[in-house]
Amino acid sequence: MSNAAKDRVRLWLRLLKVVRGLEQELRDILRREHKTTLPRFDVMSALSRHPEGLKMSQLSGVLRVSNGNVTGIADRLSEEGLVERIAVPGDRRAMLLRLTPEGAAQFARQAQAHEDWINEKLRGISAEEARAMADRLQAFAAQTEEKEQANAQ
Amino acid sequence: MSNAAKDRVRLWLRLLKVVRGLEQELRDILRREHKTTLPRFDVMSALSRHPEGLKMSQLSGVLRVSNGNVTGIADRLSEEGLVERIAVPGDRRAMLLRLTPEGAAQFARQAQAHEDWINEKLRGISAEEARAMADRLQAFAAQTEEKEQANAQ
DNA sequence: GGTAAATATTTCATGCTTAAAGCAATTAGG
DNA sequence: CCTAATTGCTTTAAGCATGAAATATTTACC
Repeated sequence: MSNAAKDRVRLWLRLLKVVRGLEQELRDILRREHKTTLPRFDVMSALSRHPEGLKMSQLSGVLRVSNGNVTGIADRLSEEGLVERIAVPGDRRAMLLRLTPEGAAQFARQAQAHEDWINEKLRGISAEEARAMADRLQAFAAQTEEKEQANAQ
Repeated sequence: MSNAAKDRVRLWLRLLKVVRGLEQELRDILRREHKTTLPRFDVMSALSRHPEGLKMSQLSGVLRVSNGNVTGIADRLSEEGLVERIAVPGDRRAMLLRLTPEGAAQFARQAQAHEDWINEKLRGISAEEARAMADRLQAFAAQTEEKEQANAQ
């Protein structure tokens, strides 16, 4: 294996380790301090960006998870009154999922805590540096998507 | 929220998105082309770095997962003859987990494919850039660990 | 209009993950 | 010694994740 290849593998392993560590800490905070989980947080976050609601299939598309997965999470959130399923007029197959007022209020608190937490975690990174890295990642993601689209043709 | 805070949040979300995307692709490859999963790959990877074997508790410590988690994965790998449980002389509670020759051979192929895949994925990143980013991440991780140790006292 | 294909969602089986409880063996402290 | 605490591991219950099968509805097309 070439040296460049070794360096890239090392980068990937470090990236995985750091992100997994942060993600684990986030899961702990959500569980201990907000009695919720990261998948639930992700669903509520997506719904909060679409106050009019999202169809189940749109939601699984946005989150890039399977259909069946969203069904289960929606079931549990719905039992707790944090989201509601609404019939779509003109299509009896589809359901719109939407935050309830209580769900929206609860998510607002969780989102604020999340932002405060990550801002504190990344305190050692300046605004400029953060922007530069985010742009670099954006470019990488865009390039990857291009390839996917090319492959799909 | 300050601008710096916004930039840090954005960086975190991008980081999560990119790493999750790559991880998902890796899971797909492991499933489709190697009939295995990322958790199994992680366990075998840890064992391959310790040919003499690891105690179950050491393994869960290295991988930073729960004890019960490793039990289940070890059960399934063991059924397929890829790892074996060995009694520890002098302590009848403990078990050493070790790759079988077949497990080691299979992992070697998977590890090579993994390296080739990530090297191709990160082709747009030069060796120098990869080293710089890896070092940056390393510094971040080290700084985080310091704080954890301080908190633990 | 009637059937075939496509779409939207749920259900199912399997595996990963955790925290907590349980069990067996070892170690500590009197 | 001998009991209590600790250690090492497994089991359990609940949630998350997938792909595939099942169900219901809508759309396409002849």
